[in-house]
Amino acid sequence: VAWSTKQLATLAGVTLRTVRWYHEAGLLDEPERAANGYKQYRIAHLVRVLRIKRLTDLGLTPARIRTVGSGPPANAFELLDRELAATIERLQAVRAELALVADGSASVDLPAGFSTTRRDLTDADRSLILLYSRVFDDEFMAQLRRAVDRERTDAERDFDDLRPDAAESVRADVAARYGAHVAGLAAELPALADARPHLLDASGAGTALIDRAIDELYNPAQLDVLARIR
Amino acid sequence: VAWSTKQLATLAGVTLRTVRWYHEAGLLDEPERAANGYKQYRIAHLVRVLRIKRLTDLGLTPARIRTVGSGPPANAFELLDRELAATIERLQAVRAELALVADGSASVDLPAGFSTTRRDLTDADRSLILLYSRVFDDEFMAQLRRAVDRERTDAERDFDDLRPDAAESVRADVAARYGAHVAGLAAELPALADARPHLLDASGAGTALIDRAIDELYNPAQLDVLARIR
DNA sequence: TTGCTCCTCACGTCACGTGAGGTGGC
DNA sequence: TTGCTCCTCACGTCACGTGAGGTGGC
Repeated sequence: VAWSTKQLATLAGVTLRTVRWYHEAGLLDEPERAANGYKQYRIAHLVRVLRIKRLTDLGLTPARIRTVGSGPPANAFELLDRELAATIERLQAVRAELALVADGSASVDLPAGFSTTRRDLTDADRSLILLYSRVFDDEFMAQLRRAVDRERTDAERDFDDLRPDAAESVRADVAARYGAHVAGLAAELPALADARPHLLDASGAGTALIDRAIDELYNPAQLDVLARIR
Repeated sequence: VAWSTKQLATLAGVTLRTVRWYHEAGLLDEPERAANGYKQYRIAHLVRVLRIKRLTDLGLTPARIRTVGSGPPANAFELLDRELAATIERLQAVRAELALVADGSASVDLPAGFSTTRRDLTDADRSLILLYSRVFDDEFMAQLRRAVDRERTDAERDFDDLRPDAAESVRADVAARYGAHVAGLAAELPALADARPHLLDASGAGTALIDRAIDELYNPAQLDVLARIR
């Protein structure tokens, strides 16, 4: 005339472990025991399990289900609804990002919004841009994005392809042409010319990081070219 | 010239523990150690952490981030996008339910869709309806919903309020009037008259459960009335 | 006796948070 | 010596899943 734990679970459409978890979580009273120690569940327990299940299906945690019993339940549902709305909004933003990634308007190797449709970036460029996003403000990043969004010039290509052991004459040539290219960009995009006002952290850690990154990411010939341009 | 774990974490905008977790999860190579055993992180590690962070912000799990490196990454993002769409849909359905609960068109004590705007239900009624939803199909529940959605009649009220020790004459009177009410409902809502075709499980477990629930939920006088009606 | 069910520990999951306890650097 | 940082265990979180090991019922 009474149900075992397994039977109760089956009737309620949950697992054995779930029923036991409801006991452990203090949501469900333990039933009486038969002489052999077997639990004896009755209608009231089944109804309770079904009610708990209804609430967990709505997304309430056990801790909240306990408070629903005590406090004004409307508040719990209002709070839950606001949280759901926020979660949905966040997931939709992620989906929008994923859509941009799918059609090439964004890349997972780069900060949000950076496109790679116009040019291939070297791994050094990708790394640097990611680091810039931790160091500089949105205005700087917006101007950088515009610079990245252009076709690559021959001067840039030569700089990217520069061999570590490039001869002095080659380095001088690349420095002249790449320097002119950088100067042209700087004239048009002032944040790239003077990045200091765009640092997120005024302590100097940002510039130190970028200097170091450049030092580790570019080869000796490229570093020499950059030094000549400065 | 190299960073400690704490410094790397700060530069990347994550916690110490997160960096260590990336090591444990096999996402991030361990750096070289100084003579004293301190870890020495460099630019490549920072870039790697920032890339991992970008992917986890998009909702990828470490297990998937590992496969993004190997397999075709587009698949991972497509899969993720489908999952996000499904999650959003589920959360929106929950919000719709919550809205119904908020305006009284549904109750958390009852199966989805049951309203309590037209009448107060006794606790026995609420319990029974919840149990019915585990035993009967949607057509039965739809007809039951229509029955519940009506104003309560005097006969129902008298049945609900029947005292356990009600006198014979009172029980006979309630049985006559409540029986007429039930007969009227049955004529209009055929599923309530003959529920057997609407059982989800043909084994007889369903009717046994309901019989037992009625036995535990109603008092002796009410059970006597129900017996007379049958 | 065999096969099935019941019971109670108790570890595993996931992405970390949070000490515990010991050592190095200034 | 003191205060700060670094290191490596290792337990806790949440809602259960999944055995392990022992007993009862037929």
